[in-house]
Amino acid sequence: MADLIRILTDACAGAFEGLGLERKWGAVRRSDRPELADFQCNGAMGAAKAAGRKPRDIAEDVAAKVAGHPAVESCEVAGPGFLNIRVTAGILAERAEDVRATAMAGAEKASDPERVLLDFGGANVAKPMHVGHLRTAIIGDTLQRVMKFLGDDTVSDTHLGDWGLQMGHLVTELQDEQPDLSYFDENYAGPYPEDPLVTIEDLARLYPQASAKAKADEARNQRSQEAVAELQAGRPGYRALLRHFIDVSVEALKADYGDLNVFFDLWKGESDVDHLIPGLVEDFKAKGLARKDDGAWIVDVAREGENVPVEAKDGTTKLKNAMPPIMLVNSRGGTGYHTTDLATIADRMAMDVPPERILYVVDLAQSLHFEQVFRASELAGMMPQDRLEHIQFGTVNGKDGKRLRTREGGTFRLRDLIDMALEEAERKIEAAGKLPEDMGAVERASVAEAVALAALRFADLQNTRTTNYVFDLDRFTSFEGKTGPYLLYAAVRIKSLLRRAEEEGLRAGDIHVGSDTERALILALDGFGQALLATREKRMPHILCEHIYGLAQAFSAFYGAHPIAAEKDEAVRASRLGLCEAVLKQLETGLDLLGIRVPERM
RNA sequence: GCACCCAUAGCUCAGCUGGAUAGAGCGCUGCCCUCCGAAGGCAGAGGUCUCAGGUUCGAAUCCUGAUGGGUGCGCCA
Repeated sequence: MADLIRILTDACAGAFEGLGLERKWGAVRRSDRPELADFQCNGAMGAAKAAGRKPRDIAEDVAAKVAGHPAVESCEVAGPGFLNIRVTAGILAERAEDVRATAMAGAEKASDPERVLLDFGGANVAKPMHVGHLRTAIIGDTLQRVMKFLGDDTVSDTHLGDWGLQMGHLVTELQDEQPDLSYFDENYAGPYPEDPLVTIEDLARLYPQASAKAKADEARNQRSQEAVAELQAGRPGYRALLRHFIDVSVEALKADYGDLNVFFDLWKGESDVDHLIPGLVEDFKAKGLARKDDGAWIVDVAREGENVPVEAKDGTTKLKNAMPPIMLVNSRGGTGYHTTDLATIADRMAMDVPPERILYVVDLAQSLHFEQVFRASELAGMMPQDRLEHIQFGTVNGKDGKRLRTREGGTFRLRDLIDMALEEAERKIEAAGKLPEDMGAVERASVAEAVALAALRFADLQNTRTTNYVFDLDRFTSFEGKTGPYLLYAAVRIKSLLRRAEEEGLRAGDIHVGSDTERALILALDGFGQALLATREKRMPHILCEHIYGLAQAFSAFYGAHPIAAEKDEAVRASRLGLCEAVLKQLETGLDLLGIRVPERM
């Protein structure tokens, strides 16, 4: 069945329509004043303005019609024209049963499913992931879970940074260390070993080593660039090495992503689209979109009203609304990430089932880059700009309000951050001393992992995507307050309650609404579908977080207000147990969509 | 210089397709376990929604400007 918000919106919209007014005025939402009503509709005021009538009159007419709806107990006009709607106990009970019994825990599929490609992760081969990789992974993964749940046909691709100068550095540095390897012998035709001869530790050492040398020594840098050119040209030994580097890195990355409960359908990278670049460049030239400038091929993506020359105070000319061109091919004949990203779009459009939309979950510092790439894509007729979205997010900051760094001021490694979260979770669990006596070491470890995961993911996701947030591990891992561990506690407590009830032979039964807290709890359950649709539509996971947290709070209030398994009246007890089942169902479903695992006990 | 993101309680954040008394969490104060997990709940104190204009019957929400903070701007990706 539909959720109450939709049922009531339909009823109100129909009433407005019957008065010759637009359906849009019928939008219903949860009441701001729970003591007055369950739901409210404020459309009469707006409609009155548009129609030149008195808001109160319209409201009275709408209320009269809506009051007759079977789900509505009462519909009254208040103030200038607010509609206060109270629903029947019967429809609330039906909703709760629906949450308990249906696969989507009360939510429904989206009405406009799409084939969507989500591009997130963006880790680099040989470079360990840092905090900057945390948000793209968690937000991207959550969006893919929610969209898939709502019926979209999603494909996620991590878009590995496995091309460019860094690969040249790795190849040449390895050659310096082990010049006799067959990969470097130009006369050797293969085959090359299946097993990679390097480890992730080797890569983590080789890259910074080479990078430092290249910075200090231009000749060394040149060698890396030449190696890239040869790699690009397809030199077999180098290609084989590249394959090894990627394999080794991906294995390490999967371990980190696994700890964050993040998964990808595709592990493609920049190197997979390199072969498309020559054709792409030719296409841009053929369409007259590229022009030669300073030895490089550039593409102008500015529009009317941009790049307007303005004379500055000092007499120089500046550009207002500057929109720089993108560099398709640099003066040395190489290509940068604008070109690679365009080639990646081409590659994706060539899929068996091409995406109707591509979402790039990348930090907001890249917004200009994506604006340029999207415009170029549209100019070349590859994919229209309105089907390419930059899902941007803010930085993870330290308590000083600046980007999170290590105590020494260096880049914060993601691995270290995950380990810290795990240690802090273990410490908090130990300090609380609430785990069951009989719990073994293996289960204890898995509880700590679940707590750390919940802490990290919920802390990140509950913030509006576009803002920066302050990383405070002590707060995130706390069991008190608006945290992941609090949500785990709420869910585990219900599991424990239901488990004991079952042991005592107590059965859940038909749900009835008896009290205001029960009513509030079911109204909270009712909001799940709308929260998910809004999360999908706005690509904003914090909306789902708000819902889940509100549900956990509503349950805790219910739990504190009534005996459940201890209730003497059998029918009431059965109803409350049934309500617990419904809440647990939706909590677990919602937490799973946030990528949070719920232990059986903790 | 130009562009993007942001500014709400002491702190960390929701609310922003305009609507009735601006909500949470932490911290602070006071209650509630001889009934199911108190890692919980209930109640209270705490806000010129950065500032100044504008639109409107009505603005935290929309528009303009200022201030403050974060980020980026053709040969690294």
